Amino acid sequence: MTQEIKRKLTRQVLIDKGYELINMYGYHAVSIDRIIDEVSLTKGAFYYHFDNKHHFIEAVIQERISKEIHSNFIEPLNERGNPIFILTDLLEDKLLKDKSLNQNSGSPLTNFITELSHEANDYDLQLQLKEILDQWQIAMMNLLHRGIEDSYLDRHIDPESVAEFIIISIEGVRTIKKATNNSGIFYNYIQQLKNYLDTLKITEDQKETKRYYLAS
Amino acid sequence: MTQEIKRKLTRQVLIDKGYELINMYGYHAVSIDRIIDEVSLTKGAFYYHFDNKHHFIEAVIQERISKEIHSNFIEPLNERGNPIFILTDLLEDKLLKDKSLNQNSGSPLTNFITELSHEANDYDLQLQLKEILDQWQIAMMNLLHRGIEDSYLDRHIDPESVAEFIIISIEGVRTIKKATNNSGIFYNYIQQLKNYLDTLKITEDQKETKRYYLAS
DNA sequence: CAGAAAACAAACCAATCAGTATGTTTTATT
DNA sequence: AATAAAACATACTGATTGGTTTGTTTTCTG
Repeated sequence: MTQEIKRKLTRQVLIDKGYELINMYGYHAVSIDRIIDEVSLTKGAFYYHFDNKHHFIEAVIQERISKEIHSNFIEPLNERGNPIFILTDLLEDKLLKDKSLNQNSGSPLTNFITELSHEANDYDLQLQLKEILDQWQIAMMNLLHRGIEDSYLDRHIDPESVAEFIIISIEGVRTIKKATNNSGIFYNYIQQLKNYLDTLKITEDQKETKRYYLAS
Repeated sequence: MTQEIKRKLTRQVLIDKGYELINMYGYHAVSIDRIIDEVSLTKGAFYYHFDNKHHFIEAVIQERISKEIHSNFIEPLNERGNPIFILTDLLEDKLLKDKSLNQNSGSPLTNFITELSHEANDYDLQLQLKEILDQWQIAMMNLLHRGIEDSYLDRHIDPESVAEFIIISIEGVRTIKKATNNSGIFYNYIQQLKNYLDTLKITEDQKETKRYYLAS
């Protein structure tokens, strides 16, 4: 095997297992010894690829969590169409159908935030996690703005607050699911979120006004 | 000082400091040595009051977290009146005004759930946390039921799902606040939750029907 | 094919961890 | 006041931690 491939492979194996264990049990509960044991590597390999545990968790956040949130929850927001349908479809996909998203481990974002966001120390980790949240919120805001432009949504809504609220609820429901193991909670949640999303819909007279402007 | 008072005081000092540190940094990140150092006690004192760290965290959950959730978020739900006003008043109180609730440490409930809810081991801790959530949800459901009885809320709503959704959002917003330190997030959140809560309001024709029944 | 660099393995280290064993002080009981 | 029990303090232990040092194998380069 060529050097570069071998290097990248080993690094990825460590990051994948590290993500799996740390997302499940927490950063401080998972030792480096345990990670390398489970993938049959040694300290030599680990510290060849990462300076220390702190840099390792940084890589895990950048190369796994960030990508997971992007591919699952951010990129789908770029679709064109009615934001309400896009959002409900997305959540039904990810929360109800997709079994690859580990349903009982909570949200990796919340998992890492709660354990690693105590300012002062680890301030850079806090920034990384905040950055992911920002990108998520921006993508959500863009979706909402397009929804207003395309006359799906009321132009009086505040996209920033709405985007925040939706993200808040997604992170919340995944956390509560972790605690309760309630199998119906995702379904109930989506029903209630739909009620909320319906409050964002354009009013009939706004539609009329829009038609008037477009016609003139 | 009498024996009993002294004992209870020392025990409380340990639990209070343990709660403070563990809620901030996490269970596995806070050592017993650190806790006793910060309150100027020793291992002898700690292990006289608690069998081990596991029993200690159990006591912290029962005697601090549970009580905090009850007094702040559960008991206020027993008030009579319009559930929508009761809820929004409560959240404005606790999230916007009350500075004693540590605003940037997230929610203790979520903090403990994310670190201690990985089944198998610590199963009893998971049950304790679930129990708190259950009590919260039941109190919320009772509030909603009374709201229906008293013709404040639509009788077609599903109190279980609604209660879940509200709790989900509260835990969610406290977590995101921890990550972002966004000072306006609580305000925006409450505005959006109000929009959601308005979808629960009784319809005008339901009011009419109710009046008719009461009059007959 | 030789030498060098890359990619690890193995053994080790000081610090910290939860927990224990034993001693000392404080309070209650008679 | 004497004794016992309660409420600690002190010193210690074995295991585990993140990290280092040194040695070995694999791969690349000329």
